[in-house]
Amino acid sequence: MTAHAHPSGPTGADAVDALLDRLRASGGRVTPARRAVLEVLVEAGAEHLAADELAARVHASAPQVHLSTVYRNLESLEEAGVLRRARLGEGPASYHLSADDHHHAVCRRCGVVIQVSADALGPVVAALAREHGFRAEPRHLTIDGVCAACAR
Amino acid sequence: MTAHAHPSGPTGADAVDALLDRLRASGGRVTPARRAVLEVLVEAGAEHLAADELAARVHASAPQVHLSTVYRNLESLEEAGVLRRARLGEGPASYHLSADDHHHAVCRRCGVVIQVSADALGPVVAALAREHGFRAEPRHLTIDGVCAACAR
DNA sequence: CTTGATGCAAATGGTTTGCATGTTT
DNA sequence: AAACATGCAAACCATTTGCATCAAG
Repeated sequence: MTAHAHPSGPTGADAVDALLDRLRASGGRVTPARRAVLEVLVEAGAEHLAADELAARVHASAPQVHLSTVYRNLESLEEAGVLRRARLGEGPASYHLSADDHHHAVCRRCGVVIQVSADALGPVVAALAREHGFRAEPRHLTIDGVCAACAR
Repeated sequence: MTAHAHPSGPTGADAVDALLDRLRASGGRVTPARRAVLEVLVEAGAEHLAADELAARVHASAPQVHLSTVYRNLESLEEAGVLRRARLGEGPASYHLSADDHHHAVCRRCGVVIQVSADALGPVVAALAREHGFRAEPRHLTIDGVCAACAR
């Protein structure tokens, strides 16, 4: 049978399976806790989740999964290239799937967030390569500034 | 007399006084602890110092200055625009004078830090202004990547 | 003399770790 | 059966805070 009763539907379930494959390919094991973490992440889409928020959502379907397990899983999944950890400003780190990659420009006055494509950084990446041989792979930068509305 | 017995020489002492003036202008008070913190920072130049490393150097001349005071002073001085706090990769934040402004490219493998001039971000800043009217004033970006040595 | 700064100790918050046990391969 | 993952509690580390005292303006 192809129809599963997952709340996120067959597409979400398939996505989770694909990610678990990548985990396994990188030497990790597939466990219920890891599946649950990925389900939450797939469900969250581009939303940024802190570890404890993620754990809270995991607890909805798997209450026994400990926060420390979530941390360990996030670490393994990041090593497998499945997800990214971002340190946005202060407070806890946040996580999202590698598929939802992007950068941020944040207004210092009103806090509005503008998503910045990876392409926008092309010139900087090129300059670093040319001048320092540095292979930049910017993943999650936050650019500080003032938005159009607040600037006037 | 123009010759002072400061190890950093008259230029360093003048620099510290100028920075203290900015502090005072922004409503802060000038204290021995704050002077000591700035002396260390001026001496360090473009070097990145973590709070506890900074405290250790302050202790060379002022052993009674507490680490919590250093933290509070760093906060005040950042608010006065005198210095910048940067979160490079993992571990503690590091600090440097605003005069030594720059961004960072950090190697994900060996942790080496390459300083990137503010100019390098010109194209990105321009693109944000053109496309979103966003006035970017990037202060301490950290660009992730792999350095020349680790890439080979 | 008033307000802000300091030293200290103790609390905080996010994250990591040691260990005994359970699970995946 | 071997290697790895988990739950739990406890450790850890960078940073913050409450409070009584002190010093700068």
